[in-house]
Amino acid sequence: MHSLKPPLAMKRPRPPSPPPLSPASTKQTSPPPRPLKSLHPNTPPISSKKPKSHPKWVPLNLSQTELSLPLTFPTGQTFRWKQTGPLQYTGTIGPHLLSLKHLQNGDVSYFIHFTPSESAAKLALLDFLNVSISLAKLWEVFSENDSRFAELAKYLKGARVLRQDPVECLVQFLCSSNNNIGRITKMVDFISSLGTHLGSVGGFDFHEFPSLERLSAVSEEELRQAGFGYRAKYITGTVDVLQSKPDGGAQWLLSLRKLDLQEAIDALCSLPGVGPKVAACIALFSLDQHHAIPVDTHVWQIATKYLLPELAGARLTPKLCSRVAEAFVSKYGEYAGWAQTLLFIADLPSQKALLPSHFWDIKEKKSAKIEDSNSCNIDGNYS
DNA sequence: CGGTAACCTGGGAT
DNA sequence: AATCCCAGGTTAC
Repeated sequence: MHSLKPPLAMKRPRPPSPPPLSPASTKQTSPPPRPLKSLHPNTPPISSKKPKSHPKWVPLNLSQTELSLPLTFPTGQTFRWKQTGPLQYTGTIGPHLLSLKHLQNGDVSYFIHFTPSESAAKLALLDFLNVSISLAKLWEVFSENDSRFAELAKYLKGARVLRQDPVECLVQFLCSSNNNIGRITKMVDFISSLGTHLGSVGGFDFHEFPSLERLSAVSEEELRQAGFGYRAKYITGTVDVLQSKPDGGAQWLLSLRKLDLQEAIDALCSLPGVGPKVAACIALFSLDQHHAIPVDTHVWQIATKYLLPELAGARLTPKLCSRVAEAFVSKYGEYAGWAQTLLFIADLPSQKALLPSHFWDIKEKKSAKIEDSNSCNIDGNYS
């Protein structure tokens, strides 16, 4: 159960750089069940030293105030980038494999591990990072309208919204429903392994995200065996719908960038497994819908605490879901999604260390364990 | 149309 | 050790 080769026959062109493990040897007669567990490669820390040309770290004109890698990459927008160093993250953008890291002064540099075109890689990177949008300017406005935001912003500078590929973003968030980060990551890794191998960095293998055509060759059963649970049919169902679009699913998704938010959300919700929350994630993280608000359990907590206290204790229904989104937009404006991103991050346990203790959200699991009966309030907090 | 109960799975709490 | 609960929801009654 420790074989790691991609589970399905590789019909795609051979990888541009030799994969670290040679799948050729393993005789494949039957499709062996491949549980998600232990997808972690046991590859050595570094491999493949083939110098493509003269790769080197190249500075981006981006300060930490505009882009903090630790606050942007491992905080739930994407599950495809891996930490490969102290302040370094590695991932793919289209057919490009690259790393980003902070320099001593906080500025960001990038390193191209593999690309068909250096200039295209640079352009793709700038696009992916949404560099045309000034985070500092946005946050200035948010801070004027919200003193709590202003406080949090001091400690969490550079939490930026990425501009991801819609197909990639969609599939990732299809995996996210009612799920936890660890398992989502494993599922995304599984899907990713179906794409063309682009290289290996820091012990991680990186693949171009598989095309819809490639994905359409995967059956629901295979995904279930891989541990996707009921989300297996979401993937196959959505891929099928996308494949049926006249101009192709990828193009159809891209066309949603030109629509109004509600139209884009409605279109996305027509896909199986895509509800309001997942649709908002896709809209915000890949479709230029900067005021989309993914209302998940975290955001619901935040909203009922600081934005709509009158709703505290209520259950999260689609109706209230849109009510929360409206509240965010009316408070933060057309880039409300970018504000929500910071508030969401501030609520993550993993970022607690960056904040003064008075920001720590005293989360008392509803366990509460009231010694006796009587006072049994729903949400555990009493004000 | 608004409210509820299943839905896969694995890790942590009870 | 056996259950219960929950995790960045969606779908079907």
